[in-house]
Amino acid sequence: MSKPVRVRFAPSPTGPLHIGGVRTALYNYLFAKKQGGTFILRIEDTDQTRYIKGAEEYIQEALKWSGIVPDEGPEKGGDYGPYRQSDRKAGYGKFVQQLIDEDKAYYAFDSAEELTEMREQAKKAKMPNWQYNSITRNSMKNSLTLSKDEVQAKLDANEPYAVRIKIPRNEEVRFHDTIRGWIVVNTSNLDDKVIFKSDGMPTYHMANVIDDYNMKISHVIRGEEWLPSAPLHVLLYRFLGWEDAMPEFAHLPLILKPDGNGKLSKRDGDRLGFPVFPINWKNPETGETASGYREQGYFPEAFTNMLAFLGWNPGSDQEIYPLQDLIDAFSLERVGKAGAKFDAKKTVWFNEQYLKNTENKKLAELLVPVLKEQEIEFNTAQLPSICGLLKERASFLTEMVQNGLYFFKAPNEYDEKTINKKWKENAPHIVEDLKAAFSRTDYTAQSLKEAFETYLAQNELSFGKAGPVLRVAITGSGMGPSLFDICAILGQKEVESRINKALKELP
RNA sequence: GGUCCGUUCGUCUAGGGGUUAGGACACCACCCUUUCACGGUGGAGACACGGGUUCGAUUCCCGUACGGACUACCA
Repeated sequence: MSKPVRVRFAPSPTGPLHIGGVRTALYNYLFAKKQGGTFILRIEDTDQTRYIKGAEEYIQEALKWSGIVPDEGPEKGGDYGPYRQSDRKAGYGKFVQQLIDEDKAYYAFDSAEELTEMREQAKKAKMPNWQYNSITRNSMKNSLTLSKDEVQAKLDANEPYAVRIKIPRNEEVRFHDTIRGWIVVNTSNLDDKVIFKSDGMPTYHMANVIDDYNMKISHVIRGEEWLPSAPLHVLLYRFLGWEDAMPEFAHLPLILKPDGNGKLSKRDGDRLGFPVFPINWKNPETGETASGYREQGYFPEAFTNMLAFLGWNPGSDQEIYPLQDLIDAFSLERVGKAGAKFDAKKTVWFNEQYLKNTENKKLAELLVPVLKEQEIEFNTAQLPSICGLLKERASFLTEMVQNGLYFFKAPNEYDEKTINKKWKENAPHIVEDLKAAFSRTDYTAQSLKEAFETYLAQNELSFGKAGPVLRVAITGSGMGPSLFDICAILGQKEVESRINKALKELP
């Protein structure tokens, strides 16, 4: 029997989460829920210099909006806390010491300046990739080259130091990746990475391994950018004596920019005409706001549906998968290997699908705050049927309001194109006649339609002669839903008043 | 440069040793409709290249090309 599924999403609070990060969180969440496991949020704030105020709150809110709710995390708590690495600071030292004592890591006293100097020298000597490794460490300032007394003296004098892992010379590191299969790397290509910084905090690599072990993480599902450092992490598990408890790895393909090349980044902001963030992010330094999917009017489930399909698919022809359906269908085996270019148009399409599939009553509820915000007066009872007509021709809730403003107030302008083309000298008569004909009906869509058709027949007019004219008089627009539905909703009084107004304003 | 990962229509992808290589978005045409959408029907559009293995490779193997990630006391 395998161990219980426990996965974590481990962002660093250095800014807003972008959609790639959200997708990683989503896959972790879907996997956990599908397996009946636990989804954990852990904040990786080992780099205090990069800490951005508000970033952690942003992450929590973004996940909440997306419906990706952690079972354990800094907000929720849990049995394996704390869930912020800065709060776990005290726990890392002993493992670092253990590695040093077992000759698997060593003190390094080289300053940042010395290292930079070293790299520049190497570059000049046409060695573009200088590494602190099994060869170069012999000529550096560390506990391998210094005598025991010298090291102790430096330590006693509180000289700053980092701790580096002592990568073995020529060994093969093998590990299995759920998405990519077996991966083999020779340790000669690895460098002696710093695992403990001079500021007293572990680096990501060390903290990540220790925390995953202590939190009993069963699967590490993260972006492909971590693949190159995975062998280091495997080595760390081995050195710490935890290889048996090592999680299974799954490295996700990247989300790529739609234009050109490379992975989508936070810096792409709104540059490409679509948001890269789940919710608005106000940069505390510049005061600028980068837009988010929530504020653009996306349904959270359209957003997660779209995201899930960027790199994964259920193997069926169905594409609309609300969150619970995603959970039911999800498996890591069906995640692809190749990076996926982001497609903003398809994203809009997903939202349209959810808009059309949402019940009119529900849509009406969602529309109320939008209308209130725009100070548009409305009749609550009419809202559901208005939504029913408008949702077929909009991508977003807000767009419904824009397109259907005439449901809420009489037009002040009349579409010029339609006027020029259709509003001929007999137009006022037609409209006047129709007003009268309509007034003899009960103002249901059906009876209005019948009255309209009877009028056409009696006067030998085509639909195209009368329809657009009446439409533009009542709505100001040349297009939209069925005219009879519109008139039925507006009611006799309003329709007549609008016709009167149009007759006054139009030639 | 080095290491690692990848490559099916423009995009997201299904598939897999023998298929008319399937679907979706976008695009085009037609139908429906007073109009705009929705919807429907149809169209154009892909296995990067070269070697193997095989009766047969888009599918398996090896190269090449191209793309990407990583290459910090950042995560």
